[in-house]
Amino acid sequence: MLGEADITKRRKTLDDVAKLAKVSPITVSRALRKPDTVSPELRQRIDAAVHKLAYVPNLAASRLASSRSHSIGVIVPTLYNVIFAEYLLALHEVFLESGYQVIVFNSHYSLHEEEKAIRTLLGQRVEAIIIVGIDHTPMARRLLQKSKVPVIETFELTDDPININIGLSQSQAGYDATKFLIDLGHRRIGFVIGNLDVRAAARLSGYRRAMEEANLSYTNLLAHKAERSSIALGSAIMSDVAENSKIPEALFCSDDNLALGALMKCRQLGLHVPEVVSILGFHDLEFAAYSSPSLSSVAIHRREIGKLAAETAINMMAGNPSTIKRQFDLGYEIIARQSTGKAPR
Amino acid sequence: MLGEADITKRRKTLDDVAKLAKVSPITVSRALRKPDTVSPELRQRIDAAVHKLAYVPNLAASRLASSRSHSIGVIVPTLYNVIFAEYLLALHEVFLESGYQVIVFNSHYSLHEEEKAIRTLLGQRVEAIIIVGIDHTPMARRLLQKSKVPVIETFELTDDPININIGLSQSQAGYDATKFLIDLGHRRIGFVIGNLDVRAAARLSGYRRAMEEANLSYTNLLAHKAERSSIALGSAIMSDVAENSKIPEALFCSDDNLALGALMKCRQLGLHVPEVVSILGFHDLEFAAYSSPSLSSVAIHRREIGKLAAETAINMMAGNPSTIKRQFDLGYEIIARQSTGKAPR
DNA sequence: AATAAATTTGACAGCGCTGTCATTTGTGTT
DNA sequence: AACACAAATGACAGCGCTGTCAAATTTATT
Repeated sequence: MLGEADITKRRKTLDDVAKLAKVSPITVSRALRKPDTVSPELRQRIDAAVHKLAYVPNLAASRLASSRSHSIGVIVPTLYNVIFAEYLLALHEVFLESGYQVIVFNSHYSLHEEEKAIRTLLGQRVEAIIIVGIDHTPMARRLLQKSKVPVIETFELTDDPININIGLSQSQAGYDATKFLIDLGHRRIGFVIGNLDVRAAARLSGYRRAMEEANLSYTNLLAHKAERSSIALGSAIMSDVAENSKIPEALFCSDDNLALGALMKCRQLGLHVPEVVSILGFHDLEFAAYSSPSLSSVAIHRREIGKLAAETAINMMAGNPSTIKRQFDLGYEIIARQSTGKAPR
Repeated sequence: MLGEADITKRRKTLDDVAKLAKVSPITVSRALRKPDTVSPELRQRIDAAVHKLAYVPNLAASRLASSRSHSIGVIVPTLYNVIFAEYLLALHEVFLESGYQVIVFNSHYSLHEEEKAIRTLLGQRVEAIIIVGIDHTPMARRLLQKSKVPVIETFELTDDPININIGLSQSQAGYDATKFLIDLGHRRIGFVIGNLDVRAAARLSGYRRAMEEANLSYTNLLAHKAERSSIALGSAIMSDVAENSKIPEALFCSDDNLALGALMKCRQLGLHVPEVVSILGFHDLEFAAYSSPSLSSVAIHRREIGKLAAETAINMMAGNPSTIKRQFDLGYEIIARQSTGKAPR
């Protein structure tokens, strides 16, 4: 429908620039991508034309022709959790510096949505995929394996990574955190958990193992409410706990938001922390050090995970993108602050 | 270099699927995009072939051929600030439901990076651009205007929007917040600010206006440290304030992180809040209601901004994408909690 | 001055898909 | 049985760019 006449309406193309600058299209292409292979004179003419037309290259065409997308796919379960925002930031920093564009998807903790995101990313021909977690649908796993792009699974550890695996053992962290409370002399240790995040579930399994090993029962000590974890939710769960059961001596909360909520509710109820109840969080968010009492927590190295993931991806893309399998365990750290204390004896 | 022989190595294409399913490529294309225009029998054969080959369409080719990208560009200054994470979440929800893919860039508060992001997004032929702020480089503005895609500027208000403008008057909010403290009887009201965010600067200008109108001097009452705003920074700034000057009666902090840090430092220093110092934050982050004392703050409707921006964009893409200019003022709300109180008289 | 070598520019084809239109097949009507 | 009409399928060209190689130009070498 469009004739030559409506150049004014059409999106500008390389050819338009070439005509205006009186050079061939391919020269324009080169001037834009490898400026020093074009003589200064032409380059200047081309720059002027580009500027005059406000020309922006069509990336779809460029990608199709070069079969290089210069982009990286990242999938996180949510953007709401600061943990992932910080991790993303670290990824972004490394990739942007290296000239890669980052495409972020969030799966809302759904494997089905994750698979959809993987399809879209592979369809974009991203040059690497960095994904939170080690659980995927069988099809998603197959797609990733077939894709031949480096795949980096983060935040958890697995014996059978698709490619590269960078993270920590969530279950071991849960175990050690519980052990930390047991070693303080506590016996009735509760576990507080919000919605069904697989990593929180792994921490719960570690908690169970530690309790069993110490011959402690945890029946009636699991406080769960299937909502997005938040300060408000922690507060609400603590209300229920205080109402319905004998107050536990210690609470291990599956993340810091829940922990802070529980902490505040305890204050409100006159349950002194840590004298009456010890509270331990997870993730070591910034506010943990600043609440009062300050919140003990388990620090995980999300920025380091992001940075290492990005660097590893870049290495693999540059060097040998073979099917290396490798695991990096970045560990965790229990930070004891004021909210946890020895059991009264 | 690749002959027909290495179909096993090449990325699978529509043609591969077509051959395997013994249909024409175009039928495969249709089966994938408009399944109900293809007979059940063929559809099934095609689905089987797609599955067997783990075929993923090349989006670059699709976009080039159809000149539709089904994607939306979003630019935020940072992912670190929860405000923008929540806003993004709201955008994502609306767009994904409508079948659009969201491409997020962060500008790190740099107009230059913003221009670069705009170029890349336009190069991707996104069908709308949603961008935080109203300040852009002249070239960025020109690119956006020439692009013919709906542009939505958010979080601030301007008399001269490129297209659509959804937000609140940051300066008026700063003015009203300051007025709120003045009306409580405070005279020495300090302003605490971190790095050079334009929106925080606008709030500062509102503060200045309110102070001047009330004939209050604010010399030596500006506490500033050019670092990323955080709880730790608020705490550090409060330390300086307490050390170097007569303690103000009230502090208006340019965001809640600074406010919480200041609040905690006051506790530590034995400066009772609000009896000695009133503290007012901005943004009303979740923890504000849960700190102790709870933090007074100015709530802004970031989720609503995101939702409305997405819906408006979708409307414009569907209907008349003409150069409508329109502004939506979503306002703000001062939430008085425990951290602000009347001046002793 | 004649040749080789390096630099700069251009012609051509094709990346993998989809819009458009033509053709084939199936259904209903008289 | 003959026709019109709708539904399903296919052929063709082209989206806008870049890889590859060839041609034209400049510079260095003998």
